[in-house]
Amino acid sequence: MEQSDRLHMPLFSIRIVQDLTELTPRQIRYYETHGLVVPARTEGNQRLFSFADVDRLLDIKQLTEQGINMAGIKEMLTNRQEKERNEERERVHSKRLHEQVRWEALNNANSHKSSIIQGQLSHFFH
DNA sequence: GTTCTTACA
DNA sequence: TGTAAGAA
Repeated sequence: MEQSDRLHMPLFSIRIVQDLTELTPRQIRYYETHGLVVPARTEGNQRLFSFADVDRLLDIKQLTEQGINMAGIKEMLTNRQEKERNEERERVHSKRLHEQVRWEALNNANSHKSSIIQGQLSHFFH
């Protein structure tokens, strides 16, 4: 979404990334061909990695060391975007419920009927 | 001097 | 994944 972020600023040469991640340039390029990282390029076509790229490479390194292959890593990385979307949706939903509960509490202090249904209330007891 | 791509073991 | 060749 936002690109003007420090995390996404192209900064590091492949040599620096090698030092930062303990990965070989061969591995780093290999992961790029599989779309796991997409570093920017200089005018001379040299790769420039961002903090986000380095961070992702470190994640990939860990997953690889845990015996997970390309297919598995790809899946996790794409699922991560989906998971973050779902978490955001859940945050919004939960926030709306809380606001509704507060509203009901303020307006039904001496009333008999609440418009909150049990199915919604169950969200608070997960 | 460093990195890139492509190809081969 | 490592290494080599030839081009940026």
